[in-house]
Amino acid sequence: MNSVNTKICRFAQHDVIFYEGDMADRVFEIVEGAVMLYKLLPDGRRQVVEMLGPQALFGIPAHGIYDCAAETLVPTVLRSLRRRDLEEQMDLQQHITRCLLSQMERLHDHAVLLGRKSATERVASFLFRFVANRGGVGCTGPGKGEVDEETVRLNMTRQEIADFLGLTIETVSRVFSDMKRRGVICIEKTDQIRINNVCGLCHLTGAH
Amino acid sequence: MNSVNTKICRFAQHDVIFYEGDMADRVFEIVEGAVMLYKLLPDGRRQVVEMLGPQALFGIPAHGIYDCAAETLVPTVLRSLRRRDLEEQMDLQQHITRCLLSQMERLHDHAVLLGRKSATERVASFLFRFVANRGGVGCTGPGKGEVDEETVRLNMTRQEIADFLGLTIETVSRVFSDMKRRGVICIEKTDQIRINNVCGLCHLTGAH
DNA sequence: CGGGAATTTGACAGTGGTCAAGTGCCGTGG
DNA sequence: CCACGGCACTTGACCACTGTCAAATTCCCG
Repeated sequence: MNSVNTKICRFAQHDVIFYEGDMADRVFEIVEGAVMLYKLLPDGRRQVVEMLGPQALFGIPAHGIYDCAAETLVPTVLRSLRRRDLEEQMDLQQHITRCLLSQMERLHDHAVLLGRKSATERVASFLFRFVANRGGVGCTGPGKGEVDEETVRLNMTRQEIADFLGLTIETVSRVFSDMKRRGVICIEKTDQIRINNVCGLCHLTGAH
Repeated sequence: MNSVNTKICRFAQHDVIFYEGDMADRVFEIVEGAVMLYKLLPDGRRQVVEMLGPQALFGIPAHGIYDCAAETLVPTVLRSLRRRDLEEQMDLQQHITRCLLSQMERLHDHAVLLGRKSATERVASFLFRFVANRGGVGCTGPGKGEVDEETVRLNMTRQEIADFLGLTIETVSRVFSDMKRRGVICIEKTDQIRINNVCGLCHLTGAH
């Protein structure tokens, strides 16, 4: 997405980019940073439906109105484009399709998490997302004798994590404490966690 | 999707179209019928992640392998196309994008349902999907004095409903019984339900 | 009408939610 | 440099909702 009429915008942490229901005249690509998309129920319950990183596209609505709110998790740089322009850029269509398809697969996994996983499995799956290299096929485990640890930076409050995982803040906190007690993780700072045993964590996700 | 190399296939009810993990060489469009996409956890838990009707596209994977299994809910007619051909049909790209975007919005709603709604709200939301005309903006209610009822055909077993809503079969059954007791619905046949008060049902969805 | 599967119902248990109190972290200001 | 205040997070006690397991019932179809 690097053509006419693109505009670069910078956002601070926790800035709102748009609200659900806003007229969707612009679409966005993440250049750097992270964004969450969420929906609210009238009584205030919130569900974070997607978390997006660099290269992701968002704000392309099916019907002219944003179906989610978008908010940054960290200071973020976005490239934005008028929606009309996007539609006319035929050469972009295939790129858009590809982005949407990966996001769709993530949404499917997230549905499994929300519909069928326990609190521990949800938190484990969540932490596991941050271990980049292991995302792929076949958690083969570490090379033998290798220390299988990793420190990750969440960049999300407990409330945001809870709203993403379909839990409450207290449950998220309790699961973290449990995992700490069992030696799976160390909480170095509230928002920075060392996974002592990635392979062990993987088994807690329910996917293996 | 009406070009070279398309192939029409007919499937009976509950036929499997493909399994998760199969090589994704063909993509599908629903001509007539209904299809569910689901994923399984290794211990057998299942989550239905999408239910699709006519015109929907599915089986377009981000990475060459189907990320979900696909199974018909009713006898279904599909049009299929080699994946390579689809990619080359530039004139289709915009259509694909549009389909994916609507599906994405549905997935967002489904995430809210799975992450934040109670059993009753889930079942109510589920039934509400079948009331076609009311899907849109502003459940304005029936014209005054009008009988506000509707009979819907589910075409899904209780197990399929449960796996779609992230519940157990027993909970789904109990919620149906509750609603019957409270006069919101009548269960004419296990799979055919009369909604006595659409507006009332709508209030049970949690979205109002 | 009969048989088997799907659904419903009941009793009970457990996970996660709620509400309230306690602790810790971090920035501000003295 | 340290004391203070506020906010985020953690912990505890209790409860409700939904899951589990088992039994009864109904539905569907031959």
